[in-house]
Amino acid sequence: MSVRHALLALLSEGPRYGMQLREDFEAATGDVWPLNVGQVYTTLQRLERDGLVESDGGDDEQHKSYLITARGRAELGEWLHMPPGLAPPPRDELVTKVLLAVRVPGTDVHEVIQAHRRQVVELMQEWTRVKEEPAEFDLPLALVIDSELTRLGAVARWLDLADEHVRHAAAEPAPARGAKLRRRVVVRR
Amino acid sequence: MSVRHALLALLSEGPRYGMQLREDFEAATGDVWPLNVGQVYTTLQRLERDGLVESDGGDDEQHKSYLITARGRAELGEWLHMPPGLAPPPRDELVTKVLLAVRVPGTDVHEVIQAHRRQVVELMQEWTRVKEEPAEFDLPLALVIDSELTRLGAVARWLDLADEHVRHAAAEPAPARGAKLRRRVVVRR
DNA sequence: CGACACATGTAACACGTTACATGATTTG
DNA sequence: CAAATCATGTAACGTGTTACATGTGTCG
Repeated sequence: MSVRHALLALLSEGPRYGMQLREDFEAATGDVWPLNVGQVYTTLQRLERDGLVESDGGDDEQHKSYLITARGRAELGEWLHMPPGLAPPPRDELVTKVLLAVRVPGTDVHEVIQAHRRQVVELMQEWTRVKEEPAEFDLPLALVIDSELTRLGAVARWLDLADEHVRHAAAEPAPARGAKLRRRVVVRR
Repeated sequence: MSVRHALLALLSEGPRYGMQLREDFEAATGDVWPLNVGQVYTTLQRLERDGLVESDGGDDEQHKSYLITARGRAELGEWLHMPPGLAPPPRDELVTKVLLAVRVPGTDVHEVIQAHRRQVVELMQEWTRVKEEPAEFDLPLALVIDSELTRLGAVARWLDLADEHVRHAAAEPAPARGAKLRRRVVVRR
């Protein structure tokens, strides 16, 4: 729901049309996240259907502009201030991969982990290089770069933890699978 | 593509049927990530269509079992060892929110950031509590918890950086919007 | 018997992606 | 004029979600 609300946010500044919204979105996110124009149009249709946005027909006009409605502003405020109640947490592809790699016969989990770690380190170096390029201060770009760097740093740290855990579990005898009671782990369900 | 490959991984241990795969998946991920059964069946259909999996008709059998094929094993190996070439990086909802909040008239970005930070800290406390519950060692659960804790820690750190950046940018005069040349930022395109 | 869990599906929908189709306008 | 860009869309597909439909078996 990222794009949907982002478009609402841009429309809260004033009326825009499709291509403008795409460009504004990309500029607002440091030109790091491209946005497909097609998605802008389909998202606008859904927003209009849901009454969060209105279009000035735009028939004889040159551009078809969209305006945010009162309900649109309400929904936008909700989104901005309400943290998403994440329960369950989103599935993480890398975590899934390591967890499942353990169960695939003949897999060197350590090598899987290290291959991914190498790529993470490489990406961090590239973002660091971009960050250190001399340039006037660009808030969106700075925030996106820091976001990637902190995120990738956490991934690298987790890969190290996972490596240790897997090593440790390899030493342990596998616990009896059938006997174990499994209860759903719930955090903020 | 997380679920698709996870099912392949489970089938690499031996034949399974739908409900079994759902339970195995949940157990393999520490019972933290529920998996809808319906998705198992539709994913199995697609896997069969793509020749990565075969079903023993299961007409007069009680269960319809699926077997991994040679091509399935090949694809699984690919997935396990090849880091995804992330260019561009995935859009992050929280980053989008903060970046767009800056442009919504009458928004207290600091308050938006702090509201989200509070929730992150709360979640970290809950996961820490789960982590410290006395229990026999459970590799999947330990890895998922550590993943959430490192991820949320990074989010909290980024929110602090964002708060500073926004404060700093508020002092600066907004740079001339029109004059700026924007070039796509590319990392490992 | 009736309620419940097992087991296999289907349908409808949301969001995202890529590719294609169509015109208008700008620019070399 | 020809090519590129602007501008608005549509179509097809993949993944994921929730809800519903249908049978079978078990257990109080």
